[in-house]
Amino acid sequence: MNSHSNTVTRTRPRIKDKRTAILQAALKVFAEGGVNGVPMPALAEQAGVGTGTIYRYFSSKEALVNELFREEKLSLNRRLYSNLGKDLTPRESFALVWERMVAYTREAPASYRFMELQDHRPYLDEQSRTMEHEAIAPILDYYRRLQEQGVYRKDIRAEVLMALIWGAFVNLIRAERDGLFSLDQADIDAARDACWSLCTG
Amino acid sequence: MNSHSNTVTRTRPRIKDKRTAILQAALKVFAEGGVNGVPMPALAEQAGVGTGTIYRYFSSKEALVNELFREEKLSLNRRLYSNLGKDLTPRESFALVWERMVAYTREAPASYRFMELQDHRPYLDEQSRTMEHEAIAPILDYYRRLQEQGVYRKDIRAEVLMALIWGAFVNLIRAERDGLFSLDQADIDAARDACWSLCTG
DNA sequence: AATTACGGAATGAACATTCATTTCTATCGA
DNA sequence: TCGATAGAAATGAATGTTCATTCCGTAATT
Repeated sequence: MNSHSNTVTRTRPRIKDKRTAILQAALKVFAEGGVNGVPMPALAEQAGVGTGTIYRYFSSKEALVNELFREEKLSLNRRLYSNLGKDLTPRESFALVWERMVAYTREAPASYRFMELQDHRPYLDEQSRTMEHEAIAPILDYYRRLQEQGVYRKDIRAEVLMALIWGAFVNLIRAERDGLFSLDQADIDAARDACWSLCTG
Repeated sequence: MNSHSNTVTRTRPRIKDKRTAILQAALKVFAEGGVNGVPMPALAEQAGVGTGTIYRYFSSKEALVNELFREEKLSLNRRLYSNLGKDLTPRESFALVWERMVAYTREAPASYRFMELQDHRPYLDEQSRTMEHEAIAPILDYYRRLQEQGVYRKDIRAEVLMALIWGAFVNLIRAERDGLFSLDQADIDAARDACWSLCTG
């Protein structure tokens, strides 16, 4: 009779496309110019859509930033901590995570840069902050377990240890990005060993 | 010729006062709200002057931010590295600088916060960036000397070592500021020792 | 034909900066 | 000693600009 086919789910293929295009464009331009530095029309142009179209997929700039933050946070965590074989020694898994962190900064520089910029922090809503907390919890447990096993030094709380390591890594990458020096593999490995020393005393 | 006003003792007590008032107010409000988050009229109100008055002392918001940055940078460096007695062992002077850094975050929280926020970076001009470089140079030399003396590990370049330590410290303080935990003296001392381990291998 | 998606000019709010006006100050004639 | 006055300093409402968001005419889809 009519054109109603049973492939009804064909409803909106293009929606997903534009949504993704907007998010990817946002990642790129926010990483370069900061969230506050990029007007919505500029983002629209980069995404190849009209300004108004962005507001069909995201209710506001703030909502867009939050969705982007959550997607990238999940992606980062998946990338860092999945498939950490139990057959590795603590030192080996430390090295593996370190290597993955470096790979992330190299292979997804826009994503890393966006997360590193604290520029988006005032935009984050409750849900995003909760997710961030949840992402940290298992890592914290891992640090605690290593302390109990006598691998990591016990005279520091796990939270503090984590803050030190994370800060050291982030600032290392930032210094390179700022042009203070460039890192070769030997530097990266040596920095990893130094951070291991920090953890083990 | 003209009226003999050779009594040039044109003291300008008020000029210095207002300039200082503006800078101090700027430090406070920028530390709280970020440079981009604070309109000039709000800064003016905090300083107790009219909006236009600010522009009698600083040619633009950018110029104000730069002058503030330079003053605080100098103040911080003076505070951290002056009077480092030569009669201290490397470990003792490491501990002393660490203690001074912590004291700075406690006693001049607005100044520390302003410097820590990277919010002002896009405003910085050539002069400010040069000053920053010059401030780093002697510290870098100090690290190199300790490496030559065999105190610090030699398998890392001094720049890299410095980036790691500085990042660890800044992130430690930031985590506390963000409410992730609070630090007592034992935590601070343990973190210092862990960072020392990082340097010495 | 009806509905939904799209684009980009239009809107209004927020902001840095300016400028016409007022307030202060310190010198000087009486 | 006092009041007058010139010029510097201070002010905050007004200005022009930038930006997030909205709106409505057009195009695509059903």
